Amino acid sequence: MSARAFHHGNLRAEILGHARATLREAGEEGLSLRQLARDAGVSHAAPRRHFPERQDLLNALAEQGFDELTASIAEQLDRAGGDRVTAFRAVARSYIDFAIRDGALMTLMFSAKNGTAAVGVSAAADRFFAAVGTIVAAVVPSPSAPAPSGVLSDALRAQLLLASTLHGIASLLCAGRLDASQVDELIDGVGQLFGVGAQPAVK
Amino acid sequence: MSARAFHHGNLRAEILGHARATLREAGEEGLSLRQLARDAGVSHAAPRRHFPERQDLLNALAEQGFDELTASIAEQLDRAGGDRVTAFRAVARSYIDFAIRDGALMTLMFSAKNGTAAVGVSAAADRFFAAVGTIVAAVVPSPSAPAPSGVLSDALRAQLLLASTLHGIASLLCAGRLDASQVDELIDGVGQLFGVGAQPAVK
DNA sequence: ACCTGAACACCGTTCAAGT
DNA sequence: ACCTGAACACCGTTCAAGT
Repeated sequence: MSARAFHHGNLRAEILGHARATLREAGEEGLSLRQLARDAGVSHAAPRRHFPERQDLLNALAEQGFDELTASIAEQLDRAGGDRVTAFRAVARSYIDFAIRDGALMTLMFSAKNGTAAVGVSAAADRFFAAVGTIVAAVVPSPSAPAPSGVLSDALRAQLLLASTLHGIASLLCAGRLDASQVDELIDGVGQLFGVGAQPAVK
Repeated sequence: MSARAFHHGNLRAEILGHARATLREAGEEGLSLRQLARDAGVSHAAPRRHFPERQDLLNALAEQGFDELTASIAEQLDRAGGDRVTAFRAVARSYIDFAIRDGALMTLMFSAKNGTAAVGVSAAADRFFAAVGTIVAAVVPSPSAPAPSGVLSDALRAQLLLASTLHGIASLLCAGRLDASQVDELIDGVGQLFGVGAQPAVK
């Protein structure tokens, strides 16, 4: 096969792979379609078949990130085998480790341009939040206090609050306003708040 | 005075003002030093005196944002006049309204490049988190459960958790994953979690 | 001290043309 | 279908020169 045909069929995957690495090393503003084309050994216009605009590349990265994160937290729930505290801790750890490992990707995933994400990203985000909802339902006991007269059910409120808290910890970690050494204790604190506290007997 | 002298002394402020507006309308990637120079009627190299690099402009915006947010939440605490529930709600509202109004600026404020912010931004962020600490101490009762053997004090843990939760709500709002109509109920939910719950008599 | 104008290297995007 | 090469408009950054 000719050198030119090498990328037939997998140029998209190769570009995405390089982009993911660049994102880790240089952040979003370090991503350049032209540079990625050079890395892949094709002309600067070749990626256009797969990513007509730069934003399309960012969307593909975000979508991939959501799917990875969704699979990761679902796997942690499965592995915990029914123990609520263990499951909660493992899921929370998984979420926050993702933010530590791929902070720039996380930022990309949650940076809706003009408040509206592309359809693919939005669908992947929906799958992610559905998974979070399932996990919260499986892990968190029904709230002790009844919900006020609002529009949200107790369950939905607990889901949104827990998701917000974990996401806040992840965001502040990415921003350098929290230290990784504080994470375990914060996760335990979140567990206590939501009634998934560590058993005193463990200590 | 000549047309050329018009900007003497306030070009920096004028650029910052335009930049703030552009940030609202077009996000960070809509900011261009050259465009801001055109808006101000100066040559493209003139802003360089005040912002040698583009990042210096972003830093100035972030610093200004932190100071505004700090002043805003401190003012809400003062106004509440000692009522914990009222104070908590007003502060939380103020924080989250800031995120709704200036989402792109909020993102900028919490986007540490390579994990380390510039000194000015870092100092402004420190002032902000100090204010948050003061407010949490004034508003949240001491935690009912004693802290485990970790390195964080009860008070610091409560402060970090509350800050994380509010920040998470703000972030998810910016990302379009929460709706503004859900905010009041979420704030009440946070209040209940942290023992600053609404009085049942109110309802 | 503050601003200008030209210059350089890089980028996203478009498009006619190749195979 | 997929890729190339030239082209256009825009950018950040630098620098010698003006007042």
